[in-house]
Amino acid sequence: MSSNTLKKGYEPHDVEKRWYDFWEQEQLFSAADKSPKDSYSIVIPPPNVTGVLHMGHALNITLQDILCRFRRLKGDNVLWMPGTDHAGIATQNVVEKKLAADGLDRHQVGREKFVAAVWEWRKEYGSAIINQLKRLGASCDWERERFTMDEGLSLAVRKVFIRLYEEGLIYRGSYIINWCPRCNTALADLEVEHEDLDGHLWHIRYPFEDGKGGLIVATTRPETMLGDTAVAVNPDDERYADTADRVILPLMNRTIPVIKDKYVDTAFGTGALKVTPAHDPNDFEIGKRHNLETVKVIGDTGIMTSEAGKFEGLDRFACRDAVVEALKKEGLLESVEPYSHGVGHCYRCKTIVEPNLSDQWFVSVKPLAEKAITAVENGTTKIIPENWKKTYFEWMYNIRDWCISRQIWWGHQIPAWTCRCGELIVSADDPTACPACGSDDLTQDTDVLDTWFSSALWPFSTMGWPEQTPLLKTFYPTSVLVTGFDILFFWVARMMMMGLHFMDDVPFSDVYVHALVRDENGEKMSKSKGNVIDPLTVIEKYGTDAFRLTLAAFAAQGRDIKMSEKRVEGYMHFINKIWNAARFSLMHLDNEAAEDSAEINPDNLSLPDRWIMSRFSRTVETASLAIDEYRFNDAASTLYNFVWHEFCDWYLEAAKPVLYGDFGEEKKGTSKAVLEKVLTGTLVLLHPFIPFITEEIWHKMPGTIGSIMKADFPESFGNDPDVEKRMALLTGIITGVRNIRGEMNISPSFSLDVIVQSSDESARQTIKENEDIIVNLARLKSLSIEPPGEKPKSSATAVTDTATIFVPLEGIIDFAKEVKRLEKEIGKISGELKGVKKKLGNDGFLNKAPEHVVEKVREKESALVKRQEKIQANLDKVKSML
RNA sequence: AGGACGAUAGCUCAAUUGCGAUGAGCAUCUGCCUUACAAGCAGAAGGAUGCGGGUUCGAAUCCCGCUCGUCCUACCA
Repeated sequence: MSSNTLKKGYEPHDVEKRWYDFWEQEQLFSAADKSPKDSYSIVIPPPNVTGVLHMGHALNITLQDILCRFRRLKGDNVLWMPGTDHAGIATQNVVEKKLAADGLDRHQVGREKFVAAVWEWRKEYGSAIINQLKRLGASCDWERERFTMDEGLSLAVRKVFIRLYEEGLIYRGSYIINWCPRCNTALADLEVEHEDLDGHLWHIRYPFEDGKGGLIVATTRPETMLGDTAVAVNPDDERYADTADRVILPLMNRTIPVIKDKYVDTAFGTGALKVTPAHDPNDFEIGKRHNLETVKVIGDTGIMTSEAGKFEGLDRFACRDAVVEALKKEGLLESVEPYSHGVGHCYRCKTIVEPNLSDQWFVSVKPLAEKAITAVENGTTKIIPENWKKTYFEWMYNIRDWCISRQIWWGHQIPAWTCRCGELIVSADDPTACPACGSDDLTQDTDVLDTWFSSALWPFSTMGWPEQTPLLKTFYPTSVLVTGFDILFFWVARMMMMGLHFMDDVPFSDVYVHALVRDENGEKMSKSKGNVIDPLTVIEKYGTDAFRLTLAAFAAQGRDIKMSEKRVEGYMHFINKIWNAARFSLMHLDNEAAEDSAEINPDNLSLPDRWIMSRFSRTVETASLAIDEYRFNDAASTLYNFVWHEFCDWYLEAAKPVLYGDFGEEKKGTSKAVLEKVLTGTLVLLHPFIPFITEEIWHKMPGTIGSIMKADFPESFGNDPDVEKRMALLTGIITGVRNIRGEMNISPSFSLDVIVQSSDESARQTIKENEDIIVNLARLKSLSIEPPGEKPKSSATAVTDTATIFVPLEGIIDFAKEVKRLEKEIGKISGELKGVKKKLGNDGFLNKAPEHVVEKVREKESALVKRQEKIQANLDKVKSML
């Protein structure tokens, strides 16, 4: 590694592994508990232990890593807190499947052994996702890694539960909840995904008590009728003003009341609604208002209960068919129509959920939500981009109580016990005796808490709460939360509520909401669609740096990302370009030179030197600001353009005459110093985006010590508009010649004689001073610089604002072609001129537009006119030679 | 049903706060293995910024309507 020569092409794989290990060994990701530096902190959105890396993680992790590495380079004490989520239902499902392969189910195994099996599973496979995050280069403080079921975090969960219970914000009750018959557990409203399905709307006649006539109700779920305990009509519905008090519930042969409730929509169907309080949330509410019985006909596994009479034991969907058949037979099925409606599915296993009456624990979130709303309203927490604010408020204002109990085994068991006397005990420590009757016959609630309950505490539970740790003092509230919008409600909103309630402060100052990564066609990636692009495959193929840079470049605010490998390939080329630029530079930067030229002597600076320093300075400012404002794509494209189109295309090429030529050691030394300073600065600037290659090159640079992660953030040399203008004169001339060459099909190996005329003396001076650069880059035999005068004969011309370029072409090209080219050029300019003239001919513009704008347009006009005249003159001349 | 976002070069996308449609990658065409790079270099071509109005001296950008997509939220049986 002492040699500073580079291989011909960049080979990412061994480099990535090598430097990642190095960073970990050197503990470069470690945060200090206390430090005089500014604190910067991010908590990772904990991936599920069952997770495998997908595009969403890749984007999420990359953006966080960019921020963390950037802040470290800026000199902050950075904590990036990593960890994983126990993912209750998801993990339980995985382990259950594994048992099923051995022909076992969890009930045969028993709770204790099952939970032990899950822990075993986690020990074996739970670090897979972490290792994948490392492949991405994630600079988390791994020594602090947490798990939502760690002892400390579990204690935090208990503390929170108990306090909320004592404050009356957690309650237990019998309500309609969403039930997944496959997972066998309650789900929160959020955990239900609605999908429109084509179904039917069945119209069923409920006869009056005399067996005749009746009320016709409509339903999409006929099997629920078995549990009907009323038929409701709207009290204002005149059709039913004098209707009978009771009707017969078909198939069950019991009479049920006809009730009046404002909820019923008179416009829907017949205006009569069957009421099933045990299986529909609205019916449940109606039932409460009218003291109706609840009859639960669908059991927890989706099998009809004994309450379903002769339908007992049927699966809910088989029962639906059977009920329809039976109704048909009895002549009570009035009509059927196709009907598309939203049906809820379990977000974990996609099974159709069943609204079911059940005893569950709830958090009363309204009071918590208020503070969370205020904090965003007054900007204590900023949501970026802003449009998500509206979504956040919308949700928060309409928030409903959160069902937090799950009937599974993997998770935080609810710290509540019931005594045989019926007393409910909620306690941090396992109680030994009932405070009411003294009995020790206590049973703990078998339910566990929703996974998101522990995730909600993540920003402070990971830092040691309820202890008042130094870590909390240093890093809470965290600086920013980076996440996808799909978990804005699941997670972000709940962290806000819990953070404000328990820490008395918001959990983060900024929330940066990034896009969702979709496939090339804009569709969500999913296993079932088979359109998943595996990030690890992309990394294997193109390297981590190329992949990261692509993700950053794609991360425009408020837009979804359509992932395409083509783009990654483009950025891989860029990575290679950097590599080669460094390879070239290092050929000229030996250690000696580095020592000699530690200081740049301003007197020896060439124009390209001054120019690249000015451009570099602007890049530092623009890119830094973009990162500060989470405009990752702007930062990426700024760096891309600087490195490729300014540093490589112009600076390195322009530096060649100095580096290869004989202009004296002093000049050469200064140029080398500039090259070295700008290149090292650029590496540092690039490092947050592409950490591996920058570290690799860093170590080859003369005079660098240790990791690039410990480098100083580059300082600006200051912008110099005059230098940029003078450089533009040179590039303009070079491009003009190249243009003529291309258009005229003149071989690059053919050296040209070129005459440049300019009336501006300082411009002539600049050109003269940099003659060798022009000669080199435009491949000239000779260059004459003159004041305007005799137009050289038989020449192609190119015109810039300050100079006219003549390329004598006698015997080289076809003049008819040149006429065509010039005519086209004039056409272009006169088009522009037309626009400008129109503007200047408009009184409104002259009167109302700010003066400097008008002035600018006027300058533009005169420049265009000048150019047009010059080209016209040349055109005439060429024409005369035909 | 309500809401959000999108529609710009053949494709994928950029374009601070309104000021010559400014631009990138890929694809296309032309010429080059020119002493870091053919994963490259130098050129070229390509656009009434979805449609219709409005505000403005001036609109891709601000406002209204429409069409087409995508996605969220939602208890109409």
